[in-house]
Amino acid sequence: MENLVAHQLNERLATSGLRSTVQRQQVYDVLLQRRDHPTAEEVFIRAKTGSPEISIATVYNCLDALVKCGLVRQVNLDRSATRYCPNMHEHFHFYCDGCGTIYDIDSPAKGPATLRVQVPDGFTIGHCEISVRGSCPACNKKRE
Amino acid sequence: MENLVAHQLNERLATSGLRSTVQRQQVYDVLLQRRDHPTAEEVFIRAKTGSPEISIATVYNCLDALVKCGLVRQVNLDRSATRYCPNMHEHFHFYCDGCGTIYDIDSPAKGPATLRVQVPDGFTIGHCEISVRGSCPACNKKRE
DNA sequence: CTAGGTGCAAAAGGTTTGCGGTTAA
DNA sequence: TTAACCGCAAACCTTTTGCACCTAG
Repeated sequence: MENLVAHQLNERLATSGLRSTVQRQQVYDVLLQRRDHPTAEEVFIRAKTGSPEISIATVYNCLDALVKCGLVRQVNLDRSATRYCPNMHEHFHFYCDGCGTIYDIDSPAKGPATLRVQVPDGFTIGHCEISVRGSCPACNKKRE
Repeated sequence: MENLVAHQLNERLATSGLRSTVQRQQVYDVLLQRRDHPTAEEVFIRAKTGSPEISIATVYNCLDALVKCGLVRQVNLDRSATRYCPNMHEHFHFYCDGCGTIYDIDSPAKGPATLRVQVPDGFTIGHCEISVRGSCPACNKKRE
């Protein structure tokens, strides 16, 4: 049944005028297997275990293609390496200073949409990114 | 009366265990003169017109010192060079895709604080950064 | 006097690019 | 068939580092 995912990927690539290649499927698989927001280099390492001949330039190219066709989001925290996230639901990122984990935080179903930011009249929002740093529940417990 | 600013800077540096130097004052002056969120390189270029012997490493060091003592904020948009902002009021940044201007957007005095983000129980927020991309009033008008 | 800061140049990430060969459509 | 893509290596941009000299406290 992973053909379902593969099929969806191919369709998305096609709609964006991009080709379906084995490398792009591998890179997307890597992102779906462990949704831990890996960097390009981490994706490269994981992809290499499956197909050792893949290159880092290709990984960047593939990640770019996935971003272009709307299946993957880039996550930028500070100046460190860009991370990649296959969760396309509206959410923001919480980086734990204690353990380094990045959590996806979804907009609460009820109440005002936390992810909608207000801008003065005349401005129009194209894209909005929220990132929060702090301590996660596990690290907070440890500290007690 | 710029002595007032200089005095405040020195005090802040001292409280953080940092020394007052002419370079740190120059860099801070550059940031205050035009609050247009320059990159380190732009600060470097502007500072050099006053004192041509300043080095880029020193500019980075000074900006770092100013961030450490709470007079300046870093602004990271995408992967481009870090920008520096001497506005320490609670606000977020709006980047105009049309003209490249970065606007400071303040939290509206009334209504729910837009800059406060909700996180699930157990998480504690240390720092929160919001950045929005879109089109500014001037560019929206032009497009009509 | 001396810890901390400066200037210079070299190195270190992270990402992009150029190019000859390969492949999806 | 051919434009798009791959792999490799070199280049690029931003930031950091090492080191000898300098200076604020």
